[in-house]
Amino acid sequence: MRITVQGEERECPGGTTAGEVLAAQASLAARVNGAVRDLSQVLAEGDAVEPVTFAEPAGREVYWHTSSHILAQAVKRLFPEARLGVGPAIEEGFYYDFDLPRPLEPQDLERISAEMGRIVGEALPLERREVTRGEAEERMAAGGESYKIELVRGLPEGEPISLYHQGEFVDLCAGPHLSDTGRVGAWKLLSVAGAYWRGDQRNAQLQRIYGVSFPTAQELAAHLERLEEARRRDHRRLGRELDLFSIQDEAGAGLVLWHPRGAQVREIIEDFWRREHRRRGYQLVFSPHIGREQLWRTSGHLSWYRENMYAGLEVEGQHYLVKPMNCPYHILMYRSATRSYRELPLRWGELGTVYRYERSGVLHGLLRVRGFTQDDAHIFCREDQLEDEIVGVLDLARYMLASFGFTDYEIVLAVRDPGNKEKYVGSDAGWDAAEKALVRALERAGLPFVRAEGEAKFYAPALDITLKDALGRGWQGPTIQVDFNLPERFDLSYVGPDGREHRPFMIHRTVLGSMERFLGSLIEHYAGAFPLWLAPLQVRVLPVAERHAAYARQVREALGAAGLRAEVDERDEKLGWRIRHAQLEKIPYMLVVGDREAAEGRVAVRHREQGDQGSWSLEELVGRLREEVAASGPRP
RNA sequence: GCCGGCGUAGCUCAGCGGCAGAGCGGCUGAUUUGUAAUCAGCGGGUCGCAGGUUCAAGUCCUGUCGCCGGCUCCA
Repeated sequence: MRITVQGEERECPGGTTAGEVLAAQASLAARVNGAVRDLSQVLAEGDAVEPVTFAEPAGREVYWHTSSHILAQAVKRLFPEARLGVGPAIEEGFYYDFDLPRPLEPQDLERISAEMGRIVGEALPLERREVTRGEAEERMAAGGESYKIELVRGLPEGEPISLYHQGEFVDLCAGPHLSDTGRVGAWKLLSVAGAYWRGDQRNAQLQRIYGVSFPTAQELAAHLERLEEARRRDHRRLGRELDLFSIQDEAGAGLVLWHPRGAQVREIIEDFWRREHRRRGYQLVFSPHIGREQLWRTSGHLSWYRENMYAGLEVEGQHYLVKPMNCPYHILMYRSATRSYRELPLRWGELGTVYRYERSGVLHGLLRVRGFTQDDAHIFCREDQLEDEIVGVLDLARYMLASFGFTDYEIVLAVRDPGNKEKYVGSDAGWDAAEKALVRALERAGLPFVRAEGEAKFYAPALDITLKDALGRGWQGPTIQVDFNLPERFDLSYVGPDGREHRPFMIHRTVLGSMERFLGSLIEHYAGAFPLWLAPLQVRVLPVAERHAAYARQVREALGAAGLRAEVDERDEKLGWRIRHAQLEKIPYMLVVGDREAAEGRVAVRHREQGDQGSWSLEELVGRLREEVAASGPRP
């Protein structure tokens, strides 16, 4: 028969497998007519075959999936009474869920890992067997695999059901898989965590083992090094080391204390934010932290957001609640006067601090807190302005994020579930108009996006933008929602050219998300080494000996007068020691001043990354640093 | 909230039934320092908190608060 291997036609005998024609390649699996298959797949006349390697996501998925089976086999050998949950490949590795008679301890992972080594050594072939539903159920029942039985019963009719055998181990699995267990080179079991069966809190909690594997020990080591780098960049660690912020039991979980250094960075970002918003026709407002219960009843928060709200307090017989969002206040401001179509759009921004009850298990440094400041804004506009307003927000977001070195995004357009329209508020026409405006705005901005049906909140279609940082990790970035709920509930209107009342559209948007979360991601993105415009302390002046302190202070004054943030380290320690400390604090510039410098009115410049820059005059220093501040920051 | 792990000096951590420790940081003194750690000395702890077991509890048990890894959820 004739088949095509990597674009080349070839003649081969019937019964030839994909693995045989790809034998020369380091193939993990085969792509047969576009679908990833086992190497043992028997080819048919006219098939087109391509190798699948570890270099591509599909290859890693196969590799990690098989690794998870090896993990499961090892666990079954050590814990015969274990029942299997699911064990897929994930973005960076794999996991497998188990129902075990006792909690796993760290030493168990070592034992399991060692058993995996034996299984790999045995190079057990993985064999795919297609079975009937009854056979699959029977087989799983024989092993006492109650979770697997549930999975079999849930499989759609008509789909082939396959079991994969490797040695004494059998798993219900669609595949594909590596040809044998010996093909997994190096692996590491990383952690154990609880996970609900099928992700549902009401179900049993299983023990999930996470791991990762690679063809070679070197690749595994490199991966573990990347994980280590992520740990080094952890904003919680850097926040303490650089004295940026703290979160303390005594103040309360999830409540951030901004120390002077962290507050300085935040102030720079907020100043930039305000300037940029004013430049783009926003007006800035303020609203209070608490409000009467009636307000939250009108807004609907008491019915759909209550579990995230704090109980509140009693004032002169009135019940007040702490705000979890700023929008109701902005709406009251809108409603405080009769609005004409001529005033629209109104763009109102606020760095508004809100409080939300988050369950204790989800709190995480600055990324998930209970009190945070949103860079919030609400745009009230007419339908014919909707698209331009969204384009404006996208442009603002893109500009602001680029200023912080974020240029990679993933955009999700969350829209209604078309099969379940009744669970959303607002009119069909409104949703259609909003979705059309969002899509057209994205197209005009030239931004690719993914449409996610059923992901919209009940009151609004939305754009959710995820940022990629220096390590390629994703962070929640801007969100834009077209709200159909609040204008309705507060009966907002404007008077149109026809003299009649019309309902305005309301866009709810945030660019940075919250100051807390954004700063957290920024710290990790820059690994704590902020560019000059953001660095809380830009310069540290280091007098060589005590007699140079006066000159050092003079230098600091000159820098301060030029708008630069500088400090003198007058501690009675050797220069090398003070340089070391400045380096660890990631201060961009160190200025060494001794006899030579004091005599000539110059400074010896050391940069935190580039090292010794030689001797500069004071004017040169101020000029160059100001230039760098401007160049490293946003450009209007 | 749930599962597991962990709370010992400001920080990083050792000690795991028998007199609370180390390094770094801090303070004092000496030193007057030239590009990533000068030397010496001194402080510093209800061993997260509350109960319990024991002659004796950082150490074992229970509860609680907090942190970490996940699950679920979100800016």
